Formats: sequence, C-alpha cells, structure tokens
Amino acid sequence: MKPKRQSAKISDVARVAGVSQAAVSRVMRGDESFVVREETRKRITDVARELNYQPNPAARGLRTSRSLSLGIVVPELDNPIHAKIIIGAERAAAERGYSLLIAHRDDAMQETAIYERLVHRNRVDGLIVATLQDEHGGVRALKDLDHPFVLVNRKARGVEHHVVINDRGGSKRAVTYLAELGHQRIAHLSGSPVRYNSICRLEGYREGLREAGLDFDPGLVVEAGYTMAGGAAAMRRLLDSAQPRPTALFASTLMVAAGAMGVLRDAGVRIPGDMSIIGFNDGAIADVLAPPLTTVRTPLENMGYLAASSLINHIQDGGHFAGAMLKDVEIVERKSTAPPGG
Amino acid sequence: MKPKRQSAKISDVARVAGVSQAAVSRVMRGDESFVVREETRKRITDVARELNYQPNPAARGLRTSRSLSLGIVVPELDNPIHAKIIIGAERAAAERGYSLLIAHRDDAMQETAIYERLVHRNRVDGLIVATLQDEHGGVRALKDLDHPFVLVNRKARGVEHHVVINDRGGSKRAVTYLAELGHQRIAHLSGSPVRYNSICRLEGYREGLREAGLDFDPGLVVEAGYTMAGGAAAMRRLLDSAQPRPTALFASTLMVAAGAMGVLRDAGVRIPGDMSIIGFNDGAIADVLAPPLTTVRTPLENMGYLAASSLINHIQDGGHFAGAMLKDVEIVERKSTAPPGG
DNA sequence: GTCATTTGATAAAACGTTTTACCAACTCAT
DNA sequence: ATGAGTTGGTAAAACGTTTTATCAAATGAC
Repeated sequence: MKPKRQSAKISDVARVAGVSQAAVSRVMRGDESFVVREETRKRITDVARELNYQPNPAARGLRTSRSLSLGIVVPELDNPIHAKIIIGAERAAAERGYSLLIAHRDDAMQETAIYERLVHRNRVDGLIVATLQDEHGGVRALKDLDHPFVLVNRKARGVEHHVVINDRGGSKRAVTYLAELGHQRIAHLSGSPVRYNSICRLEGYREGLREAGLDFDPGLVVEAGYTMAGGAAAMRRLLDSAQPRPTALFASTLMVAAGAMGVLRDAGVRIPGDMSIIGFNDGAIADVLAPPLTTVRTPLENMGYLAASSLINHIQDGGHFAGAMLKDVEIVERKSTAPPGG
Repeated sequence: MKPKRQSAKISDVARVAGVSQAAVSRVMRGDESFVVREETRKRITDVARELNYQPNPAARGLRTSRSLSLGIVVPELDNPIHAKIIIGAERAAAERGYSLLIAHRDDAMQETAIYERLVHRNRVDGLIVATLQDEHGGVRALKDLDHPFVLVNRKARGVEHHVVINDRGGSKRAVTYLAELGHQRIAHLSGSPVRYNSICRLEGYREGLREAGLDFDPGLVVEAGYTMAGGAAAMRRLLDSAQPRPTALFASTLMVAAGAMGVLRDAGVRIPGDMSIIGFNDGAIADVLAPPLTTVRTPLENMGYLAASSLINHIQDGGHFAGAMLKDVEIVERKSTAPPGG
C-alpha cells in the first residue's frame, strides 16, 4: 500500500523495459530528434508509469545546469496586490513544470542581496521582480547578474522585459466613470510622485479630465502615499483647501480610499451623497468598507501569470520579449459612487 | 566589473588554495570531525570568498539527497492569515539556509496531489501544510508519503507535529474582555463546527462565559462560516431570533465581523453603542471597518516561523517534536467595543 | 554481393558535490 | 629501532541524469 521508499531511477526503468538509460531519458523528455519504434516508446512510458518514475531534479539540474525554478521577490507579502501576482505566477510556473521560490524582502535587507542569493545560491533560472524598490540600484544589480529576469508591476528605464497593468487607462476609466455620473470637480489622492504606478495613474487622471472636457486643477491633487494614514491626512488637507469642495474622488489605492473615507465620515460628509469615491485595484477590503467601495478592477493575477510564462519562454527559447501591458480594466460598481448630490 | 559568468566550483578553490577538493568541502561545511591546521582553513576560506564560491545546490543535492528546500502548501494565498504564516516560515527557512517552495492549492485540485508533487517531483525535504483541508484523506496522504511534515494552524488526530495559535485562550480572552466591559449577553458568530480552529474558538467562548459567571445560551451562537456573506446572514438570523438582543458579539473571523457590521448598520444598530463587536485574528481590514474593529491579535507570523524551524530541526536531527501552541494573545482595542449602552 | 544510408538503439563521459577509505609523515612510548 | 597513535591531509567512488559519439542491423542502390 505504501509507496516505495526509494523512488525509481532511470536505470530501473531501463532495466525493466529492457532498453538503455539513454532511450528512457529521451523518450521521457519527448526528445523530437530521437527516432524510436512506437512499440519501444510505449513500453518505456508504461514501465515508467508503473514504477512511478520521477526524474530527480538534482541530477537533472546538475547535468543541464537548469533548476526549473523561478525566484519571485516581493515586499509585503501580506499586501493582497502582491498575493494575487504570486498566485498568477505560481499557476504559470506549475503549468510549465517550474516551481516558484519565494523570497520575501523585509525592510532590513538590500534588495540586491536577495537577487544575488536567488541567482547564485539557489540557482533559479529566472527572477520575477514584483515591485522593484530602488529603480537605479536595483536595475543595475539585476543587469549585473546577467540572468533572465522580468519586472512586474513596474517599468524601468533600460529594461524591456516587464509586465504591467493598465494604470493609466484604468485611472482614466475611473475618472470618465465619475464624469459620466455628472461630476465636475473630481479630486485625486495620488501615490508617490516617483513611483511608476502613481505617475501613470496621475496621467490617467489628467487624461480622463481632459477627455471629459474638465479643467485640471492642481489644487485637487494631493499626495497620499499608500497607507490609510496617508489617505486620511491627504483627505484632511483636501477638505481644508479645496474651494469649492470636490464632489468626487479618485484614490490611487484601496488603503488610501479607506483612510479618506474615515475622515469624510468624521467630517459628516456623506458618501456617495456629498462625495463619490472610486479606488484603484479591486480587493476584498472594498467590500467591507462603509459604504462598499466602487473600484476599478485590474488583472493582477494575469499580470503575474504573464510575467512568469513570458520569462519561461525567454529562458527556454532565448526569445525576445518586448514587454506587455494588460489592458483590461473594469469598473466594479458598489455603493460609494452616485451622481452629484445623491 | 561584471561578476564572472561561470561561477567557481570546488575544484577551482582547491586548485588555487593548493589543497584537495575534499579539504575544501569539509572546511566550507564546517565539518567538525575534520581536523585541519588553522592556517589551511584560513587559506581555504579566503580563496573561497575571493572566488565568490557558492556550492552548487544540484550537485550537493544529488550527492546528499537533500534539497535544502521546504514546500509550503496554502489555500487562498490572498488571505492575509496565510500570508503572515508564509512570511514567518520564509524567515525561518532563510535563516537556516533553506528555501521555500510555494504551492498554491486552487480549488480544482486535490490536496494530496500537491503533497505528492512537492515530495516526489520537487523533492522538498519537508512539507509545511498550512491548513489541511480534508482531515481524513489529507492526513492519510501525508503519512503515506512518509516524509517530514508539519501541520500549521491545525491539529489532526494522529499527527503530533503541529503548530497552532491559542484559538481557545484567545477566544476566552475576547469574551472576558467583553464581560469586563459589563456585557451580560454575548453572542458568538462561529465558523464551521468541524474545523479545528472554530471548535477551539467556540470552546474558548464557552469557557470565557463560564468564568465570567454568565450562562451559555445556545440561541446566541450562530454558524457563520468564514465569509462576509456568511457573517451577514448569521447576523440577520441572530437579530431575528435572539431575545433579548445581545449587547456584544464575538466573531470568529474578520470577514465575518465585517459582514455582521454591515447588517447591523443597515438595521440601525449602533456600534458600539447598541452592540460591541470583537473579532478573532488581527489584520489590516480591522482598521478600515467603520468603526475600526477591536480584535484579538495572535502571533500568526511566529506560528509560521516556528513551524518551519521545528520542521528543519526534525529534518536535521531526526528529533521528535511534540507540537506547540503559541500562547500569546493580545486585545487590540479599537472603536467597536464599549460598555453596554454606550 | 557490395557499399552507403537509414533506423533504432547503446556505452560512457560529463555535471559538481560529499564522503569513504586510505595514506604519509610525525610523535612518542617502549 | 620499532610499533602505535595522531595529524593533516588525498584519491576516487558515488549520486542520477543528459548527451555525445558510436555502432549493429536492416534497407536500398548499383
């Protein structure tokens, strides 16, 4: 009943099937250039299945100098954004026979040290960099490693292999949505002015305004960072300064939206009656906010999937990958948006 | 400037240092039983550092039949609970020179197939099972694999190696906290009556009541599952049926608490004025709820850490591990709890 | 009936470690 | 001087694949 303790090796299969190890190896790997009688092939695969043969990855890796593993480095694993990226990447990896080594960057450590470790010590075949921290140093370190890698959810000057979502288009879509509800004064709580995603989202915001025929008012854009506290502080500043008060708000992040909502509630501003709010990227917390938050949903999981699978393509074929943007965006209507005044 | 493309191997180090490969191998691994002149040792380590020698894991693994990797299998990676467990496990693994292979169980696949794959195909040295799904089949499959594993956040009959948090004690603490505020009728929105954690939490709830000198009223316990919708439905049932209405609520999960809060808000029940709420396990969403939710915080990350490190101990020394519970619990006071009536 | 070509395989050499089994040179008690 | 330990190493055999170089048998062209 119990599976055999010592797992079968290629020589066992060869012996039982009455062929050489080479034949087994080539049949098992589906080597095209190896011509073999159909009967022999079948005999080999049958025996392999019978013995539950699984190639030893260490032996294979030693010979081929490939580990069939990918490293993914993430900050804040507990941020659902990254979790979704990982889920997608893991799925792509699994489908292609790769495994995913996860490296969690904690604040204390240099990101470059992690890349180093994954490539030199773990010998991953490729690196998925889910959120580059230091654009200059990080990219330099990655390039110095001279190893396949892909940037996900980030672009960087001089790096062509990247996969991003439609930050700009999604933001524009959000603004358009608010404008179509009839809003004229739409504020934006933005992220850091140096982070790729935030820059794109700000651009999208401006583009959405322009297309709706609305003027861009710099007084309606406040930097909020990425935390709830940041969102709250920014919202307070906005309430104090903006005249007349905006009737709608596009928040660059769910947490920022949450922070802003808290401040509004305390200030007696009704949502969506007095202020409509929409947030970027969908997630479970949108549902628990009061009221539930309308968001623009982006294909985060697919982004992870495409990053991993294009990286594997590159590793296997050496092919060039031009970088991709996942265009899809979709408004998820909940209760935080309505026409102005109600 | 660029690092050498072909990384140094043991023979390079041996040649440059003028010793044999064996000497290098033993010195690098800190083999105690190998006596060597201090001078030679230093020469070897110096050369190794100089050449940036990193042992090839495939070669080492082939020889030792250890992969120095651990597999962690999780359902719902995007659940922050699991994310925290992973963070802890990854830290422990990294500290001990292990790497963490992540396998995300999607609903379609058998959990047993994942265990199989990690052990047979990836040859991980041990398995961290973060949330066993099917207690009977799953444990059976794990035991049949005859490979080191640890259960985390779960206990199961016949499995001694497990690490859990203090579900019972934490729940009791939550109830005590409510009782000390003066609440007499405390309801419980429970999880599934067959899941380990939920059973413990229900026990803790009852124990807390007993210690506070309050009677257990079966009418105040409603099964809510683990989702927001479940929490909402349960809350509705509770509002309809419980007479007199409870003044406080202990929810087994953050999402359940969130669902309940939505229903209460719609029903015009003020929190905490008319109903105090406390949830089990702390997390970011507690902060974004309205009002922010008081919770009992548990050491989820440490649970992951201990699971991984005790598993590694077991792998290395073959030592017996009796199972552990992380006792710490701590009430995180936010705005959802107050004395009855105000 | 040869000689080249194709077909269907095989033998054996890597890959880079770890580890077993040895050994040479000393020291030291006899 | 001899034999037994010790000290400080070394040589070489695994580990389980992949892959290169070969090869024997069958086929076909002449």
